[in-house]
Amino acid sequence: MALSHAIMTALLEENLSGYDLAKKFDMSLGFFWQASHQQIYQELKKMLERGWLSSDTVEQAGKPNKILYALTGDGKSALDDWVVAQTKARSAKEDLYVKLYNIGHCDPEPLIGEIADRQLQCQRQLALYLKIKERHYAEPETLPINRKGIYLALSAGIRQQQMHIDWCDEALELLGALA
Amino acid sequence: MALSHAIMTALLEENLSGYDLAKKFDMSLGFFWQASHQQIYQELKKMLERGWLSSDTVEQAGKPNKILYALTGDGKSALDDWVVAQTKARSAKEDLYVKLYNIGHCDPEPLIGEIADRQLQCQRQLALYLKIKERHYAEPETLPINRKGIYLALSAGIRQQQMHIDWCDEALELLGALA
DNA sequence: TCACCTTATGCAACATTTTGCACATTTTAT
DNA sequence: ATAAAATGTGCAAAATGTTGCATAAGGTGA
Repeated sequence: MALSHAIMTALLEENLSGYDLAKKFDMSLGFFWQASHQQIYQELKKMLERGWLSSDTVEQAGKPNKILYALTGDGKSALDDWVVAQTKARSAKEDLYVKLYNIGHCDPEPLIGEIADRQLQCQRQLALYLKIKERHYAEPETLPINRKGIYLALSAGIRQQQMHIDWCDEALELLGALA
Repeated sequence: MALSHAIMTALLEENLSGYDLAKKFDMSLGFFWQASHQQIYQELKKMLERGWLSSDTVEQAGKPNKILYALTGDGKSALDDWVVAQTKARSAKEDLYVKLYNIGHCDPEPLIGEIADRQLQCQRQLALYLKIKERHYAEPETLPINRKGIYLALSAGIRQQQMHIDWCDEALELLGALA
């Protein structure tokens, strides 16, 4: 029970369709919680039944109809309950680290390649985060409380990418990829 | 298809029972990939059917019998294939960051408390990692290749905890918990 | 014109993970 | 003595997530 809460979080500020949500999950919110459109549509149905959302079909000119979803009072309560409740940290589940245990038992080259690729991805992601920070969150102390929350999520993203890039440096050096 | 690979990784060095594996997943390997004993027993059965493992029932004096599992040739091949293959990075799925988006829409205190708790947990975990590093991986450059792999996983764990502790500091300060 | 992209929603099958329960024996602590 | 913890294996149900496919309309570029 967590995708539902991420969806409700996205609906706090504005009403969105499943398609809109899928896009949003590909961008900002999705930095910290990914979901496919199939999963989102399924979850939306369940949440309607549960009474956490209401829906409204909107006819559009020149485009398929879309279904806008809005948070109900029940939904907001459920969301508040979740935010306030302690959540246990979930395990990281990083393939790469498990693979490293195997490095003495098979060809290390592909693994080194994967680390290098991963580093590039992180650098790209980091550049994106930094651009967002610069444009919208340059002075976090002056932000209103809700934007401070979003800023902190962004900051966590930045730190994570930075950390991973540094680790990749260490790994590549230790494994002799730079020699 | 990934728990199976983590299990096979654990079986590279020695044959283990389901119970042994559950313990191992609670410690070293489990730092990067968690699994309950129920999940492990289920997976072991599937892997036997698939021919990736062989099993051997061992009678024990004063204890229940146990079933030792060993990696087969097929299993080792499957493992090698996985290590060499590119794995796409999975999403982090961190509840805490999603919750932060809600901080302007409900009472921030519990969330601040959760961040403080999280910081304590990270500090404890970090201390454990550092102890392991000190004792067994003090000089990474001199290690044989397979221990280098494990060291790098450990190093990633250390960096992760450290990063998270630093982020908690920033979060607590920005949210005025220290004021 | 034909192929492809965007907008928009959904089903079905499968794989994975979590949660709660059940069983059985032996050692350890109160 | 009695309870609890450790050793050991497992089932069943529910929640969650992934993959592949299906449908439909309109716009864009070669």
